[in-house]
Amino acid sequence: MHNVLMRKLESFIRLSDADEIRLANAFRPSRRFAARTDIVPEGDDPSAAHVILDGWACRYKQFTDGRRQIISLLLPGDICDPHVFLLSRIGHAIGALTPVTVSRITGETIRDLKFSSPTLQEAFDREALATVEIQREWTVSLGRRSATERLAHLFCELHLRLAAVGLADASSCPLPLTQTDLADVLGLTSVHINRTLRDLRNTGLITLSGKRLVIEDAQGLRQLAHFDPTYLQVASGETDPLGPLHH
Amino acid sequence: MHNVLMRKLESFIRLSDADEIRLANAFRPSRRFAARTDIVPEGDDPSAAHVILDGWACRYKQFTDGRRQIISLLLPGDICDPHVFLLSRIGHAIGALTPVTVSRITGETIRDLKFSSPTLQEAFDREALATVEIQREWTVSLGRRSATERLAHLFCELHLRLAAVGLADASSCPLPLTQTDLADVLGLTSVHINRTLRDLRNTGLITLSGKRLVIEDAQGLRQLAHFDPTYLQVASGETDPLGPLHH
DNA sequence: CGTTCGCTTGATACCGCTCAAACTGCGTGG
DNA sequence: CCACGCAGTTTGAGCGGTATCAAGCGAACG
Repeated sequence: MHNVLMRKLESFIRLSDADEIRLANAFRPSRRFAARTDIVPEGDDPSAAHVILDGWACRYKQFTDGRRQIISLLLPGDICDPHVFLLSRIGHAIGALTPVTVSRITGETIRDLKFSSPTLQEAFDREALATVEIQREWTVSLGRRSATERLAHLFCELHLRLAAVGLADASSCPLPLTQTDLADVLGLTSVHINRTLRDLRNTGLITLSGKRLVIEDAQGLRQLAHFDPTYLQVASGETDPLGPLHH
Repeated sequence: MHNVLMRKLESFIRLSDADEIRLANAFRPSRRFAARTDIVPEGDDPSAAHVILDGWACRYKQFTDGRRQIISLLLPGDICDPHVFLLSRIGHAIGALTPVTVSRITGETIRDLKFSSPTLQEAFDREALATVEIQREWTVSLGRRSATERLAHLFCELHLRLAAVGLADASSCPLPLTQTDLADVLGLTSVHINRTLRDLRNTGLITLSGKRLVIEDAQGLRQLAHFDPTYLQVASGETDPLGPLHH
């Protein structure tokens, strides 16, 4: 078994065969969820971390008046809360945006893995750090970037994250989100997302059709977004399809 | 030596005397920084984690065109990036908002502490988790809360965080931020912060003068902000000055 | 084939921004 | 002790980016 989480951790630090086996044995049987269903409902009693093996999910918070904010996007290889077991209750939900396959690892097991192997510990720590860095960039986007900049920045981020786990090619990647989903990620309305997308298309930076994003002008998109790819490169290795020194 | 970081960790989990001593010995000599100076400049080579002992600091990102977003507020007891040593370069700066005293702990030392004591490991993990939860709530605020709601929510958060380290009383706490700082936290302009503050004052929810915030109607403020205090209570213990079940 | 969901576009409203000016408090130096 | 400067606060007027409301359209699907 050599799944997408391993691919992601390998992008941070080289794992020994022994560590790979240990990690492979940690996975509980995988489960499938239909699109638009909750993987972890709000207020759930959290026991294990979830690992996305296939499909896109999100962490989100919904207000009683209908407002929804997507707090983070969970792509294949992402670990959802390696520390949840420390919480008595979580205040937001995890939902599937597409059909999703997840496996689980108990908090106990993660703790054991980290104790038994410094390499695995470092791998998990780097993955956690990358997650935090993404969340920080979202804070910057929501606080100070315009609608166009936010969209451009998100596209740069997603392309890079997907490339790191082998799910993107040099200039395109899947984008299975509706415009409403994008709106709830970026703190905008779907109507405005629609118009902003049209602008990005008209300026020739991207094309977007059939759930696939094509980045026509990566340099231009990054410049527009003030995108600095280094924040995702917690890894020592090279995972940026554009290469270094290109922003 | 019994500093504010210990007080914070103790609020998560009871530490043994041995752990307290181990932790006390981990601190490097403290340093002072003047208000409005950088503790860690952008692009710095990060080696050690910083611990705020006194004063307020922030993590922020500044654009070349002048826009600034404060990514997180660092209060006494907060650890600034226990994992920085994994990064080769950080893409944002840490700045002092008031005069600040910080100590440092090397990444090596933190790693050793966590290996030597499961209790300390759990304490550090809980502190990290609380930090992430705060960042997530900021994402929700910036994405989907109105200016008034954002301000109200921030005040609730700060009061609770300060109470956890003994720096707030039942209905008031220090607030040494300028209106421009608040604007850069909440993704607004200082002019609009000023008007929103006036509204909050006029509705009798708060008073604010001389760098001190008084919460006149905690229930009303929380309701307005959709504030759910549980997200900060990674602890098993009780640190909410309003008590449980009050939201 | 009807229904639903997502996309697109138009008209209008409003929240928060920009620019500008005056006011306040406070530290500093003459 | 006063004059000054400066940083922060307050208020006004007008603008603009994004929201709201509404309608039509196409494709997927039961």
